[in-house]
Amino acid sequence: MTLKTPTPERRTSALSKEAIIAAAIEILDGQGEAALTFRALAARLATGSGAIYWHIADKQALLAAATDHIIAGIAVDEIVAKEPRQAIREFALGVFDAIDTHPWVGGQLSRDPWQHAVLRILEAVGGRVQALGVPADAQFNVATAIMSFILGLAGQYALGAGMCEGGIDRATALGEIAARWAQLDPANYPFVRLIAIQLPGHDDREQFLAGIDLLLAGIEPLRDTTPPPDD
Amino acid sequence: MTLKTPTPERRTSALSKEAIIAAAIEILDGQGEAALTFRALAARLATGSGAIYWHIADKQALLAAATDHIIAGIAVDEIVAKEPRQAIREFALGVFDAIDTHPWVGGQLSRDPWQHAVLRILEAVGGRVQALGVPADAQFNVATAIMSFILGLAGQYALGAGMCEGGIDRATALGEIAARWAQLDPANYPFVRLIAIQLPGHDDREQFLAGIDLLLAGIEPLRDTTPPPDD
DNA sequence: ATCGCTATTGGAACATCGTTCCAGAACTGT
DNA sequence: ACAGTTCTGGAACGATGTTCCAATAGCGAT
Repeated sequence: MTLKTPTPERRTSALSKEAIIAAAIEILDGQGEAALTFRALAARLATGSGAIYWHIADKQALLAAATDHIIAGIAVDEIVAKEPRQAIREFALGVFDAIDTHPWVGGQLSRDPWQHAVLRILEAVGGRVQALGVPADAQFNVATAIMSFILGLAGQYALGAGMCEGGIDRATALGEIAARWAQLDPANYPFVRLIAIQLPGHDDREQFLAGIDLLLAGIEPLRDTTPPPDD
Repeated sequence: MTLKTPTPERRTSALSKEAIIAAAIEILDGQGEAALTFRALAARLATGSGAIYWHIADKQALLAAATDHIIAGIAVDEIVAKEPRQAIREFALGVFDAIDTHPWVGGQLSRDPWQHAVLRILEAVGGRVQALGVPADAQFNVATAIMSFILGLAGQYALGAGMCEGGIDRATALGEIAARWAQLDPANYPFVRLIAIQLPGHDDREQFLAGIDLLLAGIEPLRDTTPPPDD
């Protein structure tokens, strides 16, 4: 916006929005969400907090930009050509794996619903929903439902993963939760006690995919199977 | 836990966990999530921060307790007797309405996945899933999928509602977002641009229920319609 | 080459937050 | 009446996001 001079860059070894975001991602991945501080970021970049604020509005914008960078890295191009249902599955798993690798992404996605990364997800899902032959007046509800599920379970999983950042592995953490659930009042929480048994052994990825398949199965009755005019 | 003395209460006009939570809910509802501060809370209760910490561990526990108080208020008893699908719909709408009245609940629900309020939701949903005749080995995935959708869309809606706390009504806010979406690159965001048109006029409650119905429709093929032994 | 001018930097300073600490008040049992 | 525990109120601490501002680096014009 302020760049109307014909000089694309004035420095080679200095600060830039990209460098800041890259450093932020390194901190987020390496030391967790709580460790991302403007002071820690400034120290890693060997500069001051003020210099960072020249390139990025505030912390929310920094997290949104970092999240968008991760989500944008999910390969969409190789997916578009495939059968829509399989494309949705693969894209959803791409989001899941991205959150598995970068747990902070899950929290951020469910924290700011109108950031750019969410639009990418909505577009990817919505395009496949269209291709599935869902009528126009149902596309909005169907696409946002799938997106909400992705963001919901992703957020859950991310926070679960964040819980065992301190060296505790996931199985142990889930075991502790299952033990706590098993001590609930049987009269009020029969179901939770029941699935507490399955909790430690379950596969998150499979659970995630099962939810997607549930939604895809729900779409079936809505589909207009008339083939599109030219394809 | 520390109450082993036979005195149920020592004061009548003073601090208690319930009073603190009630005051916290008043602040959260009246001035938004950001306004809930231990200082503001102490001022409203005419005491100091230390006195609050005697009754409540930390801010996370305070928010979890406030959230649990709201979720526990959703009438489950009148629902249990109904047809399972309708019961799930009504309970989900109960959660939606609770978040509509108390937007901060949505954010809190998707922030701490193992707080007690989440267990209440999981139990309510899971029990109905069982009653629907979903096989035991699928109950876990189905119940958590429905819960994730509820938490996902609830969080989205809550943050959307939080955006227009400053007197802006929801329709205006959605209109602004739609306008921003309409300016996206048509080549990369055809679907988002398409639904941007529907965004300002859509009904959140209907959108929410449509997602639930999608999941319920997806359950149908899984159901074992053999009636339970005695019912 | 030198001179402004703007873009950019680095770090001090500020307001605010969650939390801890502790001296004392209020209450209880003996 | 006394001792001991429970509870209160507010000062104090460390950390954070953000703002502010003097100092600097690079660029076009002279």
